[in-house]
Amino acid sequence: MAGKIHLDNIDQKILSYLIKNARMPFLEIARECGISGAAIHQRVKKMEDAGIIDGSRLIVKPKALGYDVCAFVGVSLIQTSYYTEAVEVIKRIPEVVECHFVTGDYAVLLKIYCRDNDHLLDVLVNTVQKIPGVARTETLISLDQAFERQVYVKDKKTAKTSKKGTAAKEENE
Amino acid sequence: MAGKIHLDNIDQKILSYLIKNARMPFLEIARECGISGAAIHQRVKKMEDAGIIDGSRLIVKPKALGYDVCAFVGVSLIQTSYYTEAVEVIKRIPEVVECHFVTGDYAVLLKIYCRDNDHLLDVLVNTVQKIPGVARTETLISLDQAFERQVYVKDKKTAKTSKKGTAAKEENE
DNA sequence: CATGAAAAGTTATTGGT
DNA sequence: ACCAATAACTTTTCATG
Repeated sequence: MAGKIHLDNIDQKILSYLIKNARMPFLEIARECGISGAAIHQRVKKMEDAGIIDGSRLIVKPKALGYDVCAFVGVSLIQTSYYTEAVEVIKRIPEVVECHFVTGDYAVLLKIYCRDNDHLLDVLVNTVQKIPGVARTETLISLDQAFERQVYVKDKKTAKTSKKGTAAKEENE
Repeated sequence: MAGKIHLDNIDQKILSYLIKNARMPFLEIARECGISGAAIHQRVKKMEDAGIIDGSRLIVKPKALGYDVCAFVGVSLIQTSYYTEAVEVIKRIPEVVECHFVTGDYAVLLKIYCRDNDHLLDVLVNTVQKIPGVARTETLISLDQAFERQVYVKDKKTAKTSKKGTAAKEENE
């Protein structure tokens, strides 16, 4: 929604902070950027309205909730045309945290969290494989998730912490 | 880090709200749960200390930042033993947002965001395939990411919004 | 786009049950 | 584990440059 909006260095800096900590106070960001809190507020609102920012999430460690198994599941469909319908069903499977339509051997790639292998088996056999249009599945179990992060935003060090009115003068559109 | 902590219904309810909106005020959560803001604060802190909560993130739409291509890349290693070393290199590739050690044909599965196909090709050929230990790669391009979300937390409707001191009485450990 | 100032709201802390 | 009270801080809005 909403077309391209140009993000200047301050916008990028704001994002780079909030991507790491969504609860970082705007005033603290303001101090880092050398502009007022109200300006941060306006910029964040603008980025939300433009659809650049799509909310925020607390990150919970799946293992702490008892989800010890993470797997990627490639799902082949009888026909590609089943995709839209299948997605609606997949959305209702709580164990699935991600769903993609991909090129290659499968049509759909899922990321799934389960309590254990039995639970995974149950989800695969009794839920995924019963979705209309699903031909077969192939499962890759993640033995180690080395990291997970947001897309890269330039974290320019240009606008230094400055008491008054320095910085904030890079390339305002 | 820290062992198993039992999460009661209120803890789960707190998580279920913050997973959807990391900036939801604790006081608002408190009103929803029928307990005080201080109690929410204490519970969240406890869950942070226990390692259940692993920070928070602003969600930015990759397309809005000019990342139009999302791909999963299966990476085969000459020997599994290269994994640890490879991860250290992979971590420094900004386009990679996720990295897993997986069972099956590949050893490593990456999720990558790029500006366009040229950019993806560049990352694959000039970066990923030059990592020590990497034998070959197989790329699945995501043509549509239907959804992405956090792991499922029970969102019990038990503790209703109540002015005073109802609720908050489920199964406190 | 920016700002400062004011009002309203929130967070973090403390002391008590 | 909880609460109420408090002090410090933050968010949000608005008139203004």
